[in-house]
Amino acid sequence: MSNIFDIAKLAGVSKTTVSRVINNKPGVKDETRIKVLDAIEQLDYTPNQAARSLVSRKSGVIGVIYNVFNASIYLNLANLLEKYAAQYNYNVVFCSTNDDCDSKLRYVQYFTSGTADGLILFGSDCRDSEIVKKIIDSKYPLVVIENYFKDIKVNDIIIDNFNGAKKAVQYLIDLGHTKIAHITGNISHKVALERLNGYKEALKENGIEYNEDYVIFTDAGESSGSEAIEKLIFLNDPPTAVFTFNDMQGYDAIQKAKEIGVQVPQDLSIIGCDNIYEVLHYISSNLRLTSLMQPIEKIAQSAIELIMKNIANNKSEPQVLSFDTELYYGETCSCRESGCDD
Amino acid sequence: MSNIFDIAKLAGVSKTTVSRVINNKPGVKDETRIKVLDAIEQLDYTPNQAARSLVSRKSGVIGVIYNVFNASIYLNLANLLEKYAAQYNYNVVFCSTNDDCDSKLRYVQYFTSGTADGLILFGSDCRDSEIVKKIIDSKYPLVVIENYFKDIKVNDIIIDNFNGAKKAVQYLIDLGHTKIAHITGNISHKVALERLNGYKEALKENGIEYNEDYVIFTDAGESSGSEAIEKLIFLNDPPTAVFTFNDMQGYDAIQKAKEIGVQVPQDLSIIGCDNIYEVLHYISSNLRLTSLMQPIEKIAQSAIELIMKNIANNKSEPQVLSFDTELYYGETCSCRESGCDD
DNA sequence: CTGAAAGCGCTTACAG
DNA sequence: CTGAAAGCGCTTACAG
Repeated sequence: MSNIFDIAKLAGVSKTTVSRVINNKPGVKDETRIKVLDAIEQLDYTPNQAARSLVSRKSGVIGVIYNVFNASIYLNLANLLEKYAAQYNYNVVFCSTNDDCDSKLRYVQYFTSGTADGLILFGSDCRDSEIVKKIIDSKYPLVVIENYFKDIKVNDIIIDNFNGAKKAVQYLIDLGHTKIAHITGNISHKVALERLNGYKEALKENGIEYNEDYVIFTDAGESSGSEAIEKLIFLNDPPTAVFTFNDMQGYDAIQKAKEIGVQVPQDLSIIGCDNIYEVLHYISSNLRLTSLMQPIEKIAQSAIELIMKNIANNKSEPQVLSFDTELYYGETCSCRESGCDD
Repeated sequence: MSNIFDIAKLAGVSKTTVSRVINNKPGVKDETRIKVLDAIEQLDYTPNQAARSLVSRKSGVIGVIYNVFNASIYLNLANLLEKYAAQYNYNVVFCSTNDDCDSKLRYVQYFTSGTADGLILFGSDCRDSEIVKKIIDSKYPLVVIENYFKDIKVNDIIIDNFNGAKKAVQYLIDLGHTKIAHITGNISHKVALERLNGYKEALKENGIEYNEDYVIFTDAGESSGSEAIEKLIFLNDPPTAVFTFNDMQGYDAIQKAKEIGVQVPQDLSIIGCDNIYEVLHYISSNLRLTSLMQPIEKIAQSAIELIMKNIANNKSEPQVLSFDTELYYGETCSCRESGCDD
């Protein structure tokens, strides 16, 4: 590998001048610039990133830590983060901790010690609070997406699951439904609890009484959707609509309902969460689920904006950005009223 | 951020000694080591990675370039690469080029210029050949997984799709099927062509005549599976078994067949490719597809082994490793012979 | 418009 | 067992 000195020698100039050319700095005669560029081309020279970072104290990189890479809405987010960071001429590199705390610490140290100018954290859980506190104390630029600890002041991007759930249930109510069920996720997790609360709130605002038979608590596990829908369908007074914690449950519910002889959306309306369809494009359902969508584009854009702001000025106050979910209108909801035109 | 000098001062030793402690080198008195470790803890010191890389010419990092992150079998591979690299005390960082050639070049330069000790490339296509040639010329450690250019000598990990397809079709033949169809992928891609050729070879070896009605050429697009299965089912002499290019087509085919009134596996056996089920865990099918699986664990393990070997000795000859696929026995194949016990 | 010098934070011979 | 010195490959004032 050639270095800046080789280029300087070949071009007959000083290292300083080569550096100016590399960094597109003004104040170099065109003729000189061309000589340098020729030399760079000839030796196929790329500046050593470690040396640059060391002296300039900037890496041009944002590090992103995932607990694990899996097929979820946050996978697409990765591509979007790269896209938006590119607009700032920043590279984005990702890592997976394989759900291991020691690995997380390793990667945090790796990124914060000169390799990246800022860090975006995903899927942080309670075990991470020590690590996160340390990063914050060191004034290192940090953005957390959907964090799970409320006691730490940190740049945070959150999704308004409460109002999202409310909106979904309101939509069902507007369609004329009053017997609306909810299949929950693991309510020890914030997300699941907020969706449950949003569901309750929508009922309350519309004067519909909360019916505990209509709320099936699950851990959002593999067959939670089909098991829950079965319970609901065989109630004496079954619901006409169901809001599920996630799309998997929604799709499972459609299939199970069909097997039992209940047609979606004619007999039963279903709304899911996450609008996973386009992420997977492997779903073999002939009905596209109506679903609450995360505003992934906005999240990616604002995460990058926020981290760039903190890189520019690491004394800026922690900010919490909340984003609304939107309803994707699929084919799994139908109207209960006569006057309802769809 | 404190540096090695701060630690030296606080511990009352030289930078050299601090460096020895950081790097777990022998020849430091226990007492001294403890003083240094105390100082490190006290100042919450992490060695600057850029400086270390610069002088040691090692980063302890493997870079991995994806064209794009999406839900495929290669997503799990990412987690596995991290797992196996950790055994060598190496970090792995990933990036997405968003299918953009300029971005790919940017990340290649980023990784090769001191940030990573070796590079693993995915989903390389013909447009990349220039970039790949340059990396090879520079003797930089490189491993390509499933490369698409045959004219370049490079460390390459490939999957034996030809023999895999042969094995899948042989399995159907062993079950007593003779009227076996194939739904292809885009055969301008190597993978699809090899699977088609494997299909043909299995028929040939078993003396079954190739029937062109039984081969439906598709681009593996969204509804290619259901469209193809429809054509096959309505043939005058429809097949009793189908081998599809991928699992999406397989699952689509199951569903479409069911709609038409053809039961899988009783009336029709189906084998897919990639065994995507566990990657997605969102598939709402009550039948688990029998499918050809990529040996992802082995690929990850050998990719890391190969890159580590090249990092240790970058003059080693390029190696091509080919891995066999294995058949996952799902629930979508049935027997045609009377004497066949399943 | 150009260059000599200092220095970023480490590691690595070398000397003791 | 420990430390002083050189140097990795750059950038950044500073001087001209």
